[in-house]
This record gives sequence, C-alpha cells and structure tokens, in this order.
Amino acid sequence: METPSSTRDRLIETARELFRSQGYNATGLKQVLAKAEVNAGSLYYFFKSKEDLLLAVLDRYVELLRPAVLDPAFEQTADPIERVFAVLGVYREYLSKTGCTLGCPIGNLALEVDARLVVRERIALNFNNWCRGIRECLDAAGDRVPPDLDRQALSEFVLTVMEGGVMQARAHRSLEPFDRSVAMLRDYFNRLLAAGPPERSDADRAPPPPG
Amino acid sequence: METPSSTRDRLIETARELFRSQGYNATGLKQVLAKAEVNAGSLYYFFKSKEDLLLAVLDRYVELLRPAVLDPAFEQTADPIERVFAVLGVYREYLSKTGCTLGCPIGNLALEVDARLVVRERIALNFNNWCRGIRECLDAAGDRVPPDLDRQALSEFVLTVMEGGVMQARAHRSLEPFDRSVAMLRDYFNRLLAAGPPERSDADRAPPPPG
DNA sequence: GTCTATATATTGATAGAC
DNA sequence: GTCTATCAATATATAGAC
Repeated sequence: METPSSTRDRLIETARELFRSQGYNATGLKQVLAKAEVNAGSLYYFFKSKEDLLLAVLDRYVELLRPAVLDPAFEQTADPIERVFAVLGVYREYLSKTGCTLGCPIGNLALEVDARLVVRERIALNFNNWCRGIRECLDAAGDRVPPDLDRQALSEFVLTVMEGGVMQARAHRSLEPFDRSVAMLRDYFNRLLAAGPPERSDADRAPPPPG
Repeated sequence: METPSSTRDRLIETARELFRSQGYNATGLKQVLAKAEVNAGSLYYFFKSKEDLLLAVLDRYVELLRPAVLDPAFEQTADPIERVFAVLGVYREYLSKTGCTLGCPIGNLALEVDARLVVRERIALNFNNWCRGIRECLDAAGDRVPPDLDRQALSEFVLTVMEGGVMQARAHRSLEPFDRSVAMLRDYFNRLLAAGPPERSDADRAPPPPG
C-alpha cells in the first residue's frame, strides 16, 4: 500500500479533464504529461498503460458520483421526484457552462472505448450507480410511485433521457433539445405518478420545488 | 464533376465501417488504405484530409437514412405509430446482430468528434433528418396525436430514447436496457395518444411496463 | 488516377541513472 | 519516486514519377 501520491492524483485529474474534453483516443499521454507537469517515467511508475490510467479515471468518477452529482442535486430539494429532475439539472448546468460542448463524461467514453472488457465493466458500474441514485429517489417517493411500476426500468429510462438529451444538445450546440427531452420526461412522470402531494414528515422541511 | 469512382466509394465505405466499429480517432488512415486496397496517393487525390473523408462518410449516412433505416422499418407496418417503433426495432437489430457492440454510428461520432464546426453540422443534419422521419409518422397519425402536442419535441424524444438506450445496451452488452427504455417510451405513447386502434405488432418484443 | 517513397510529428512505452 | 534519453511503430500528409 502506497501512501497517497499527489503526482498520481495529478495524473488522474489531468487525464480526466483531457479525456472529457477531447476524448480518450484523441488525447496523447504526452499532452497529459505536459499539463500535469509529470515525466513519462513517473506515469509508468503508477500506471502500467494508458488503459490503466483510464481505469483509474473511471474509478475516480465512481467516487465523484455522490459528492459531485447526487449531493448537489439532492440539496436543492427534499422532494424525491424533484430530486430526480435536479440530477438532470446538474447535467444541464454542465452543458450550459461550457456552451454545450461538455456533457456526460461517462457517456462519451461508453461510445468511444467500447472494446476492452475491464473498461466496459467500469463504465457499466458508473451507469449502475447513477441509476441506483435515481432509484433511491423513486423508492423515497413511496406510494406516489405506483407499486407495480418497474423502478429499475424507470431509473434506467431517466439515464436514457439524460444521455440522449445531452448528445443532441452537444450536436446542436443548444440546450433546447435537452430541455425538450427533459420536459417530455416530466410530462411522463406527471402521467405516471399518483397526483397526490408527497407525505411531509417533520424532517422533511425543504423549500417547495420550483415550477 | 468527376465520374463516379469506385475507388472513392471503396474508401468511403471502408472508412464508414471502421469509424463505426473502432471510432474515428482510433482508426488510422493506414488501416483504411489497407482494407480498401488503395494507396495513400489515391486517398489524397479524392480527399484533402482525414476530416474530409469523415465528412464524406457523414454525407453517406445522410443518403442511407431512407433506404437503410426508414424504408425497411416502414415496410414492416402501415400504422404510423407502429412505424415509429419499427424504426427503433432497426437499431435493436443492429445491436442484436453484433452482440451489442455496434449501435448508432452517428451517435458515436456525435460524442467523439465534437470539435470542428463543419463536422458537427453534418452530424446535426443526420439527427434532423432522422427526427423528420419520425415526425412524418406522427403527422400521419392524424388526430390520434393530440393537436396541441409538440411533434418536434416528441420526435426528438424518440431519438433521445434510441440513443440513450443504445448507449446502455452497449455498456452492458445486453439488449435489456434498450428494451426496457423502448417499453417505457411505448407506455408513454399509450398514455399520450388518443385511445385509437393501435394494432399490436410483432415489433414489440419487450414486455410492456406495468400500469 | 495510381503508384512508390518519404517527410515530419507524435504515439505508447521502456531503460537505467539518480 | 523522479529524471533523461530513447525505442519502434504509427500518425497524417506530401512529392513526383508513371
């Protein structure tokens, strides 16, 4: 067990940023090394290959899901259903802040580095954890969600809409396709869920959801 | 205006296949040349750069939309709404035939070669034409589609579900995430559309969601 | 239009001193 | 753990004969 190395972290963070903005294959290790101010020898001390570095980046995304995606979304509202759409709002922010150039980094990698088994498993893990976060919201919504509704399928559907919406937003360099798709999902939720208001407990005293 | 060159076509088709299965950046021109049995000099006689070849590939996809996607789907059924799902069935076939390794080639490129303006425009054109094909179905459905419903948004939503479903199917190497997302979309359509006579077809392979 | 040969840069990765 | 030097392979692209 090595003591945490700031050099290793710098490599992962730099690679994460470059893979996200340029893609995996379009990013050379030379560029990673220059930006991280690390020598080639050090990189291969920590990672046995470029793919190994990618695996570390994907592990980092697993770690970041809660603090960087779910927590910021969940603190916006206590209503479980609104939380689902707050998660989608996080990705809207990504798009908005970057002029619709950056979307979901996992989605990029999912379509680009399809080949190797280990990598794909790590991508699937990221998707699974993301869906689990959504499913927790659906479970927390209690009887507002029809008991016979497939929560797993619905949480995957939320991911589907996010990824598909992000893709079109980037292709058109416009938030509108994303917003329209999310609005459709919202409409579906409205038709799907019991119209009753959420049960409010004393611990559940958050500002009401917008809209 | 040059007379149609089989060499040029061979380059485009070979690049199309390799870009689709390996990605744009992961495919070297050397590999394209070897597979197409063409010399480098010939490639640069027809195309001024690798990106120029990509543009030709994207133009080819524009040409292929009707004959390779819409027509085969539309000939499966005359019902306009069933045709929408038949289009999704075409992509399910792509996934199924390739063990969930190949999905939508435009989606791959949309997330990978995000950079250059001309390329992005060509990708957006492919998406627009695809959505137009869906919108024609919605229009053909007449008063089964509520008149105040945004058909543009709904056609984009169908693309969203296709791309998001394909992405998860490839990540998990399983048709199930795709099927579940399409089933959700079907359920949404059922709730959305006037309860007309949508004859069920064999195109529906996945079990319908509860509700 | 096709061919060979080549230019230049960068790729991922390694060796071995410190 | 870090450094420099370097490997062999490949990248995209070009020149010029045929």
